[in-house]
Amino acid sequence: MTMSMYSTTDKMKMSAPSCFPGRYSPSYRSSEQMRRCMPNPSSRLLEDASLLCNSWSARQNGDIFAGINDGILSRAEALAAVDIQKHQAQHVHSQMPSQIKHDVMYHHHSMSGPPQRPLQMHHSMDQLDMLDPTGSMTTLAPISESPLTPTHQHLHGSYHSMNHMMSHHHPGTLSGHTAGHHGHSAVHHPVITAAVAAAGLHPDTDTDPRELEAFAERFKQRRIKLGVTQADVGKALANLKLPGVGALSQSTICRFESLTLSHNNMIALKPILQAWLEEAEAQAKNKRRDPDAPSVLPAGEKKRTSIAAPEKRSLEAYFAVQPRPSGEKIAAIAEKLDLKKNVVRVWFCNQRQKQKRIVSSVTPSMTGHGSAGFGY
DNA sequence: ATGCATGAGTT
DNA sequence: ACTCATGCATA
Repeated sequence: MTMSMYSTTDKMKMSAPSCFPGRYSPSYRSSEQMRRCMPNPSSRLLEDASLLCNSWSARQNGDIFAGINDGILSRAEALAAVDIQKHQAQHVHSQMPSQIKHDVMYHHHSMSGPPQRPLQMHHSMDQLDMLDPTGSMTTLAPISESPLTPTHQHLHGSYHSMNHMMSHHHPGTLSGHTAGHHGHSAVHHPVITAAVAAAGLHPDTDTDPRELEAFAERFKQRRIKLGVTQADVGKALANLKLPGVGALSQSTICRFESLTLSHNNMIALKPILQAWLEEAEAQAKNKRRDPDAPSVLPAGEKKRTSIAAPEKRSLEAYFAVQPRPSGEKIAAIAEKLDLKKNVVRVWFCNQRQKQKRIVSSVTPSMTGHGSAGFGY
């Protein structure tokens, strides 16, 4: 009980932010990420996506005021709008910070401009408000804890909840830019549409929470099928050589699969992981991988080479004669046994080490130590 | 799988 | 001061 509660709390603190797509904004990752990923398309996607998201939410909330001006409507306004709804009318524009402009502008420039960060708190607030009309604690806590099952929060639950809360409510927003299934004002906005198109985003396909979730699941299954670990994937990403895409940690891959990333983050990573997955499966299919050729498959996993009995016998025979064969000799042996030179070289190294161990154990006095005799 | 930490970029 | 995306270290 206590523990669970605690964990929940912690999670809330920590994960809540990233778990609720609704609120996050497109900010950029930091140092490492910037170096590796920022410069690439993914970052752009992220930006655009986030912008869109934000705008959508804003719109959604501000739908009431759709008549006013979408572009102008910012999350602040949206928030205000919500408030108005709840409370009955108040001043919508009370807060019209520069942010609003920013966001709007961003949308416009999304494709070309640098990443910006819209707003998020507002969104979350809005959502919260919407969810919790009572406005009791509009804080995040309520949402994560009470409404949703704490446990599920950071996992799928959170994602779904997010989706529902944010985009789902307004299908048009995230998923429907291009398609505009739901036909929301935001979606239809020419500006947005243009931005989306320009950015090359696939609103529905790429940003739909449902799609993201489905992809995450598929990704995990296929990844496992390939016999690749989360850590492997992270490392392999660097081999993809996608502009700006570097390696990622096991943590991040894990979070992606478990939907424990912010919506924007999910959107940014999806194309990258999708690219890896496709490449990995292609390579797996061809199954011919030169050790030298950069593979997106940790290659396949790092399989420890096993030397067949016959070859092993030969090696032992050679070893008996010459424990320290020269490079040339090793190459010749490798040639004869049809093994890679490096494999043979390592085998001899290991064999020598093994011998030392044996020797030392037999003659402890020599090494002065009982066990591992690496003394020499 | 996840708590805590870091660091960039914003506001 | 705060948000985010990530990573490290560890349960």
